[in-house]
Amino acid sequence: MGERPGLSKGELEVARLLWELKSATVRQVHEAFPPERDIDFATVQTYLRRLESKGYLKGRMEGRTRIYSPRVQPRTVIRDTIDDLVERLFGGEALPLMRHLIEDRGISPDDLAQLRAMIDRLEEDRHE
Amino acid sequence: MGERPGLSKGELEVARLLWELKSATVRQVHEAFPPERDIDFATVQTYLRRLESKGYLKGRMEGRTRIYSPRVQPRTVIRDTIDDLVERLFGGEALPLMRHLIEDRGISPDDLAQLRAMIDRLEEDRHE
DNA sequence: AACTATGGCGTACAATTGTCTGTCTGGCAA
DNA sequence: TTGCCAGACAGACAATTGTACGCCATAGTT
Repeated sequence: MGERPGLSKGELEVARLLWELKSATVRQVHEAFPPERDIDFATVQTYLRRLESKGYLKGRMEGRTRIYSPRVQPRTVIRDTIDDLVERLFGGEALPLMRHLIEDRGISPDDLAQLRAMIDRLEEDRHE
Repeated sequence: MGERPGLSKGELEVARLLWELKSATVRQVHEAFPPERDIDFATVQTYLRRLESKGYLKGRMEGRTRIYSPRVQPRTVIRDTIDDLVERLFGGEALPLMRHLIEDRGISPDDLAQLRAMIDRLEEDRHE
């Protein structure tokens, strides 16, 4: 599709915050960072600028403040990112990744229940 | 622990192949790449050298050929990589990642069954 | 002996990434 | 007014990453 440049780790981080805020100024994104992630205002600004020039966000001026908002669906970016990771780290197979998530990284009982619900729902759909 | 530098995408790719081969020369790793991933022999060599200097691999000379083998468990690297990804892309929650894997990226019936088996096994363990 | 393939090693180098320093402008509080 | 703050915009810059060239040595071939 759009064949966009691909995002770095830092850019991803900022993109996620922006999706969460739906639409925001540089300052709002900067404040959305957890306090321990000590990142400079200008750095966030640079990331947003780059995200815009790569086509992931669009920015419009509101008075003299720039408001950024998403231009591509999170889902798209997530898919591409995960696909790439699965490819490089597991040779393209997703199951080992799930195994890791479930077995090696602890999963809470609550999440486990939700996970089970997810697959139940999916299997139901598959049988009509 | 060891506070190792962290791996780039390309390095991860090479590291994975090496884990798969257990132990290998530059050439063997190079040949392990799928044909469509057109990568230069020297590039692979550089990656291996860097992986060694970062402490992920160890290399020993066998005659005049260098044999690389893992120095850290795949699991460790995988954990760190996934943790980082989950942090940046999902704000630290793993469940959305699973949801993505199951719902947005298709999962085969076969994988689904295996996934279910994993969950069953885990739940059984939890109840002693 | 000359040639070729294999492999080590050092080095190069452009692009990308992560981080910031400046500089300018328009409002708002003192 | 007189500054100070918010924020835009431009550009700097070192580190990392991806990719590769070239030189040298040795072992096997002709």
